[in-house]
Amino acid sequence: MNYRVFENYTEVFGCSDFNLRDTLLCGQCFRFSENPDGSFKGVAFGRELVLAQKSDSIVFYCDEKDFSDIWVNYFDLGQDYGEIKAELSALHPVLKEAARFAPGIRILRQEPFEALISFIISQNNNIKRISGIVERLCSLCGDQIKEGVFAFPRVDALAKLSSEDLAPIRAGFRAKYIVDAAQKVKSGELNLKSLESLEYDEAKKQLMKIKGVGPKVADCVLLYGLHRTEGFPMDVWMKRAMEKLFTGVSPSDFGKYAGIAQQYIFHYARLHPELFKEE
DNA sequence: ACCCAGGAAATTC
DNA sequence: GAATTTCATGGG
Repeated sequence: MNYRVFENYTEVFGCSDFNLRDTLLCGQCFRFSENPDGSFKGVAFGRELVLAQKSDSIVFYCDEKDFSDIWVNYFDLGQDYGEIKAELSALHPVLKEAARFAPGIRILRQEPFEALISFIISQNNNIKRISGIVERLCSLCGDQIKEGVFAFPRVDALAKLSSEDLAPIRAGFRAKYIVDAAQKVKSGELNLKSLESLEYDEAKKQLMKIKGVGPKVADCVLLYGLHRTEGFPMDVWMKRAMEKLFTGVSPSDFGKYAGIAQQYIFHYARLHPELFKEE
C-alpha cells in the first residue's frame, strides 16, 4: 500500500483490502459516520478526520504529520490483509465467503480507554444507539476540538463524574459501569498500558475486574483497543453464525487471526439476517 | 403491546 | 453451579 502526499490531503493507493464503509460502519468503532456526499468523518486520538473512497484510492484530508503519526496506525496500514485473508480463507469455505463479501474490512487500532467505555455501553444495545450515547458522552466531558466536535473524554475528566452526572447521555443502567471503569483506570487498579505485555487470559481477567465488563466486552477491548487478534468476541450475532454456519468449529480453530475472522463473520451475518430465520 | 439490541449482574433454582 | 430474571432506552 503506497501513498502520495499533497498540500491538503494524502492519497493512498492499492486499496483492494481497504473499504471505508465496511471498516468504519461495521460496529467496531462508534465515532465515524458517512456524509451526504459519500465521504466519511469522525474523531480518534483527539483529531478530527474527513476521508473519502475514490475508484482506486482513499483520500485522507489531513496534513502529512497527522497521517503518519495517527492515521497510518489507526487504520492498521502496516498490515497486509490480503495475506491474512488468504490464510483464513483456507480454513473454512464459509469464512472464505464472508471475507469475499466485505474484503475491505480492517481492524482499527483504537485507544484502549475509548474501546473500554464504548464496549461497556454496547452491552444489550444496538449500534445506532451506542453511537448516540458515545457522541453525547464526548459532548458532555470531552475536550472540544472545534465548534461542535469533541474528543473522546480523558480518563481524568470522566473519573470526576458520577452516574447522576451521566444522566444526559441516556446510557441507562450502564452509567454506573462507565463510572466504575473510569475510576479504576484513574486509580491504577486497572492499568490499560500494562495489558499489552500480559498473556491474553490474564489481560482479560484484569479487564473483568470492572463492573459491567464480562467475557465478551473484555474480548472487544482486547481486539479493538489493544489489537489482540487472537480474541474472538461472541455476541448474539456470532452465536447464531457459529451455530448455523460453523457447526462444530471452535473459535480457537481460527488461530492468531481469529478476531479478524470474527469481524468478517459478524459483518456477513448482520447483513444477511435471512440466514437465521426460523427454519 | 411485544420483542430485540455487539451482555453482565443479581437472583433463583 | 447452572439456569433465569432484571437492568434503561429506543426502534421496529
